[in-house]
Amino acid sequence: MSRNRLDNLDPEKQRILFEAATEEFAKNGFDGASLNQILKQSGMSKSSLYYYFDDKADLFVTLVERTAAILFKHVGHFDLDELTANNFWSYFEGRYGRAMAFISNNGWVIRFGAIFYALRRDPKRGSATNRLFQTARSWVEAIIRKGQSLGIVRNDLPESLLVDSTMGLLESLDRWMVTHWDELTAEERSAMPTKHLGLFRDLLALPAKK
Amino acid sequence: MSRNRLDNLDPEKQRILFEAATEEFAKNGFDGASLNQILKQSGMSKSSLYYYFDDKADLFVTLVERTAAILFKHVGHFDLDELTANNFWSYFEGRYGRAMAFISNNGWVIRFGAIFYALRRDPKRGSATNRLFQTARSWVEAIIRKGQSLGIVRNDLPESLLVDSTMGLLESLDRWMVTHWDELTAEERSAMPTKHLGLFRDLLALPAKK
DNA sequence: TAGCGTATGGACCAGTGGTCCACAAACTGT
DNA sequence: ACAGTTTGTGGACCACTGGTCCATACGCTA
Repeated sequence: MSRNRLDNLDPEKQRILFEAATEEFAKNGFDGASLNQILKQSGMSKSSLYYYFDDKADLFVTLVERTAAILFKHVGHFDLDELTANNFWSYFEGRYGRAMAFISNNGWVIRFGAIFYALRRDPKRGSATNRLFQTARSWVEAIIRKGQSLGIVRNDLPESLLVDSTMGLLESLDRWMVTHWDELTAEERSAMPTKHLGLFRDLLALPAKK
Repeated sequence: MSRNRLDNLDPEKQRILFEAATEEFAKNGFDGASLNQILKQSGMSKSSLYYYFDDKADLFVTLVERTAAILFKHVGHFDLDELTANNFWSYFEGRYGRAMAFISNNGWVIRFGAIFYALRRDPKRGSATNRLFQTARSWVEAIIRKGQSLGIVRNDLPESLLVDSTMGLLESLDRWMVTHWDELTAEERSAMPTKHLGLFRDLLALPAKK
């Protein structure tokens, strides 16, 4: 519903609204963000906003989707068919490096990720995040399956646990990176994709025989 | 301030208040929980509550502290001096198993953990969580340092990254466990401490030479 | 009995997300 | 050119939120 309506909204007005909303959400988190403040800042009226969006959560998720689209454009799309046993880890290392470069210049991206996860855990409003979360998760799942079929990802744990742990580690690393970015030297920064991928490898690779 | 006051509050009234608060926070998360609802449920008046607590966050953190104390009683305290290169992993496996048993019977414990982390990330009210978080984090830190000095925990990454990743993994595993508990067979359950500890080991142990 | 800290009820506050309705502007078919 | 419908907007209004304030009551010591 709101999709078609939003497409008809003057792009300039969209820009102004999204800019104000991004700032407010990034600064105050989901619950902390004030719709009234966003409205005041963007000059839009409340009835208009509720004409284009179902509710506050819908506005935020739409924002996240746009952000994700931008990120993907910078990083490049995944193609599972390109993966082989030889390039598996290095393939992601390349993507990881590019994502890292983008994120480091746009700290609010991670902030959005954190808010998104927090919102997701909210029993009442988490449903708004399902659409996007399922796409993200199904990618990780597909990648892990592909890795397993190539014989380089472990197979001894429930798949859902493996996927969840992977996403948990990903979130921690992202957050750590943004928090400590300023303290890092140029060498440390360029070494990070390799090091971080190493951690995923430790977690996902076939367990060593004991 | 509120500490001394709270100690003087009739234990029965405390119990009633904490029970109502626990239920409300567990059901609705931090922002979703309604103080007014807690007050109505517990029969306490607002001015009383604000006499014993600084604010909503203070109430919640106090609740978490009590929960943590109970959990620790069931799990047993850590003693770093007991750790050796030989018992390092199995020591935690034992603790982990006991914590798991307790948590599985008290799902809201994990829920509280999640809320706690979410609250912590809130730029405005995160400060309330500092006291407790610092104690928890310093334990993980001390354990990792001990492991490093025993020569069985990796030393090739920034310590803060190692600690953060460990806590991220811990959170994921906990949440996964609570979510999937019902689907698990008895054997799977009893195998979990070993398997989960294996994941920590993969993450923290010395990286294999390449 | 006076004075004091502890404790509580309840009115009150600005701000919240969300609803509702009247109305305007733009498009439609006749 | 007119009537009718759809798309869009301003603003009053709602129940509820976390938090403040003050009058008052109880138990204590002097």
